[in-house]
Amino acid sequence: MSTNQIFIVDDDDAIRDALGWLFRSRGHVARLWSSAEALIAGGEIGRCGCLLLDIRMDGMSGLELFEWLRENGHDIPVIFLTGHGDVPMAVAALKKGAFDFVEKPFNDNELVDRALAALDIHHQRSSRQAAAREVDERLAQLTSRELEVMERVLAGQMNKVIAMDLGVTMRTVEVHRARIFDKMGVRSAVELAQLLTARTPKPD
Amino acid sequence: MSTNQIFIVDDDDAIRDALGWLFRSRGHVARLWSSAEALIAGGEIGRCGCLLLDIRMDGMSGLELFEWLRENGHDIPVIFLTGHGDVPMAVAALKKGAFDFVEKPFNDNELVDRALAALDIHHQRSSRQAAAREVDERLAQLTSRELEVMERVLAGQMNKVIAMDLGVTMRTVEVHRARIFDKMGVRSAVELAQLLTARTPKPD
DNA sequence: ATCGCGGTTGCGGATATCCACAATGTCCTT
DNA sequence: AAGGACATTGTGGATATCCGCAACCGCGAT
Repeated sequence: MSTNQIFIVDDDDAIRDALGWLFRSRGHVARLWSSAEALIAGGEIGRCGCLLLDIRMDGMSGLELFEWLRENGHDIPVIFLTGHGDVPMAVAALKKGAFDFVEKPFNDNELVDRALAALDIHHQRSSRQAAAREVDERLAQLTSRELEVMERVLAGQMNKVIAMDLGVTMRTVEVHRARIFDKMGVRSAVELAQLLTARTPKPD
Repeated sequence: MSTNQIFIVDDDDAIRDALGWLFRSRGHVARLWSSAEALIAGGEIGRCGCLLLDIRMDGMSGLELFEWLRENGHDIPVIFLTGHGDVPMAVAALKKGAFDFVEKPFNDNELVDRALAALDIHHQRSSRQAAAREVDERLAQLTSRELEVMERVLAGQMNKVIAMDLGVTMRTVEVHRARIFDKMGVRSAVELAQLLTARTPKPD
């Protein structure tokens, strides 16, 4: 899968090459970028499974790139690399949602392990996101009237009540209901409820 | 609410007192403990809203106490305090689920802010947990047979199918179904689905 | 042995849901 | 004006669900 790719962004040629060699020598696909700007310009972020990101770089910093990614809907796991990091910086990065924070010089095996762990959670996330997108697409196909009906179906209201509520006939509600099930790809109100309740963005 | 209490565990008398004074002077309820063992022995952890925890202590360390808490079902937010922390330690603590990691000496205002943030998320969690517990209690009231039926109801199966599946009459399934709804405090399969789908422990 | 709980079933009726077939009217686009 | 998407309604029948009333059975506890 292309999303197994490990993207590496570091403006230090030596370190970048060392990282590339490290991962490739172990059979992983690594792609190298010498600056945050280059990565963004490349437009291939979507194909990245996890990102090893140097914090201190000329131009856009690693933290700035990280924030840019989050603002643009990429929530791939990011492992920050830093030669001169301190505790507050690490804490801030992790609290903002970074996956990990590693100091240079790093232990090769440990870094690889962490990157693989990042890939793991990336896969978990991406499958859930794919499902969520799928649901959203289906929801988008519903007409406004159908949404009104669906809302009430999910509230557990009977067709009779919904009909009264919307000022239409039961028959009309039945038709909407059938269309909703059809468009949403479910075969019962229970499945619909599960689909939409699970879809809810996780709090915490 | 008693869960607004801030528990402070530090074996350094001076720091502990300073922390207590800091929070109390700002109108918060702070309770002090001089060791991890004392906190556990006190048996009042449940009343704590967030926990400020020194990492380096004689006897049980802060990290050990943290793990003990997690293993014993307390997922209150913990802010680690440390005088000699390093980046890997901070990263490890946060990845294990600590809420924050602060170095001594700390900035008073900042620490208070972070503690209040911790209280915030504690309240969010606790209300969700209360709901989850409530559901679990109701689930526990179901007989094994009712669980079997419920499982199939949630799978969207019709009574007819469930009956065949379990080798019983439709009437029997109807009875179970009614009891399930009654015990779970819902009035339709849709509500049941929402209740149990939402209950699912958050991944990520 | 008597009692309670849980699982089971039957009967019969009131409701509710699902659906095929058919049709009308509105609004908007081509 | 023709075509299409959408909301709406009707008829009528097949299914499915919901429930009160009544009852039987096995098992463990008193």
